[in-house]
Amino acid sequence: MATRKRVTAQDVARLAGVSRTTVSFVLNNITDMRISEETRQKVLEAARQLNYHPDVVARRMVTGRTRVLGFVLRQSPEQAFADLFLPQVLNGLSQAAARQGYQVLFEPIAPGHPNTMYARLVNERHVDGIILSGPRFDDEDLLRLHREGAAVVLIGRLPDVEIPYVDVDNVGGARMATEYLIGLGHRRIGLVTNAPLFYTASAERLSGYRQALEAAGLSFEEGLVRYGDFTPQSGYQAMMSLLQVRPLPTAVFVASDTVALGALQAIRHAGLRIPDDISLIGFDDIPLAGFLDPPLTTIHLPAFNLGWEAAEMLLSRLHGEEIPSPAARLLATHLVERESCAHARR
Amino acid sequence: MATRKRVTAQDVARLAGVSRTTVSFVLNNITDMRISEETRQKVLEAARQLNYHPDVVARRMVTGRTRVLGFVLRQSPEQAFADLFLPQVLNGLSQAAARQGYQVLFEPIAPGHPNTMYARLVNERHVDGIILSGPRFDDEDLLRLHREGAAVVLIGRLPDVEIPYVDVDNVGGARMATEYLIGLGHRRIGLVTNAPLFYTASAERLSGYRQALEAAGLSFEEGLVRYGDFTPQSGYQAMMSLLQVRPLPTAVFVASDTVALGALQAIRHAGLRIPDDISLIGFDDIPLAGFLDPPLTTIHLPAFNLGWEAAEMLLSRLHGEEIPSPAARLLATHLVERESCAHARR
DNA sequence: TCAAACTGCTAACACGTGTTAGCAACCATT
DNA sequence: AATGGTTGCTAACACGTGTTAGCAGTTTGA
Repeated sequence: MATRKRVTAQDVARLAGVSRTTVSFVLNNITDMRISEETRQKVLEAARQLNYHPDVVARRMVTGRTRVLGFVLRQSPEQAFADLFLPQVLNGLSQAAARQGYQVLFEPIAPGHPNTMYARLVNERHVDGIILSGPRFDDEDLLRLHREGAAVVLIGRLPDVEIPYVDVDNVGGARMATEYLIGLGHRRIGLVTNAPLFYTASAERLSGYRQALEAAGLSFEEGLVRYGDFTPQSGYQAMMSLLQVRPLPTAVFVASDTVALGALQAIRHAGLRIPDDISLIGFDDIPLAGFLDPPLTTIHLPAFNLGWEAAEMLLSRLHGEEIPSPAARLLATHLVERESCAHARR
Repeated sequence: MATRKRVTAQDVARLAGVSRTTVSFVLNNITDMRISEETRQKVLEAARQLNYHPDVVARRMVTGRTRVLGFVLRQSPEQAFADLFLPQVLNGLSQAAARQGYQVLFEPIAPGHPNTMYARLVNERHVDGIILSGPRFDDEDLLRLHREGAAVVLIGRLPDVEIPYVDVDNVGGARMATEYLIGLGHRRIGLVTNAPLFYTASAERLSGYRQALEAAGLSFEEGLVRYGDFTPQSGYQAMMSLLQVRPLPTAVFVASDTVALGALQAIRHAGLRIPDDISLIGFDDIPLAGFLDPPLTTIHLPAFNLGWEAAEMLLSRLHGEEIPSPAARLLATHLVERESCAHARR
């Protein structure tokens, strides 16, 4: 572990026979200071020869900015990695960040430590701002952080709070899915949610489902609703329960492809066929959706864009462009028609 | 963007009526310096009152260490996020890091910039060390970095290079899968790789397949091998081609569950049944594997542990514990028996 | 010819912390 | 009473950079 001595700008200056200040000007391309082409080259050559790399820690010290964004996962890692949605968000996030020379610090909540102080990230200056996925409304730290002027952007909505956020149009997507089933002639349409209702995304999808039903003059029935919990297992349970209902629904909207996977299996186990006996529509459009049996009709969510837009919003905030508060961006979804839905039988 | 003035240790010192040094001793619990309980409390109270948080950038400046690990994705983001394998690795990684007070900087390769200098991470002191997934043997930067004494741990093997690495036992896993099929009485066993052979994991899985065949006295046939490319699409193509072979293989080892998904679809489209007409075994045990139709028998890979072990190895290196070079750790796989394989028919 | 402007560079400060060396005041020992 | 040790604290340096103010030497303008 003999940590080799760092090469500093001072070393470069010495070798080039100039002052450290000059080295700084040359390497940062400060054109205001008129540096002769000759010394410029001397400095560049010396830097190359010594394999000099400026110390970003020292630079942060003086500039006051880290050029790092924190990506905080408020939900548990098991949930976060139940499917590819959040990884895709992370991907979009870090690509948008990289494009502007920023890096991403990945900060999942430690399991068993639900109150890990992610606020430290900002307070101790690990990062310039944070993107928080899966906000909870009882999160006092979050509200305080925002009150104190920290740069925060949410992925997912938080009602009655004016923190900027980016989200998918859950209500619209769920309405679209339900309307599609109605358009196929279904009148008895079940719902399996993606998660318990205290997740706002979950409540919103329920709301879109309900809106579509009522707009079509169909009544909303509690008895046709079951609650998933992120996993295929929960989808299996939920669908098994739904299959006890009489008369049987002719179609079911499952508000998560991952949960739908379990639902598919339950339907198979019950000896029913999709879409002949029962139509199924999912939500998310996970990459595998097209390769299920049958290929799953679903609502596509722009996961990559969600991350991208969140990063863009945070960065413009950091660069001082005032965003109208509350700043919000709702990303559109679209229907991907595959083979898991059919016309209702007479 | 009026960045509120930072509260520094100096401010705390002033309020408590002591020197900044004393504040540092109290807050860092330096017991060697004998601080009276009275001043201790004064300092703690002042810090609390001012909501003081030490500046981690300044601390890094003086300690010389960042307590950040870089997670570099050498493969393209599309590949990296083709399934949940790497996200799970990332999860294990950051949990192991968090347990020792380290954070993780996520650094995917920028698309279209294959030579992005991730070496900067170490040279410019963004991180203390890096974990690199998907190493390539033509990676000059990597070799130089290691030669210069940087702390690097690989996920995935690099032949003929003495950089510490953690990897899954691909050969053993593939042998296990193939032996399982042989044990069921299959004698004509096809192979669809997970990726082109210049990926070491791919070549290793092929090698395990071959070993198992030859150990059982079966001949290795080029004609029964097809090449996948991470995606279900490629699996579909590969299997379609394999289904042209006569006599038809009675079982196929697909060295990636994600690729297997496409293979499943191809078999369905050909009107054959699994496992009645043809047995299929996968590799990876993606979380969805048990919910496919039929539930997929596959080789489980310890993705979470892979990340965890890599982090542990890097951290012990950083803490000065000398690791015998080359340090390597090969994680065991195991077979998960589901319903996609059956006895060979007479 | 002399002041003014410009060219090319540098000294010195600031950022906020960890840590070493050392300084008074008090107590215990000879 | 003089010496030596202990207790409780602080002054001062170091980390490596960005940046402002300013200084010689040269050129330009009247």
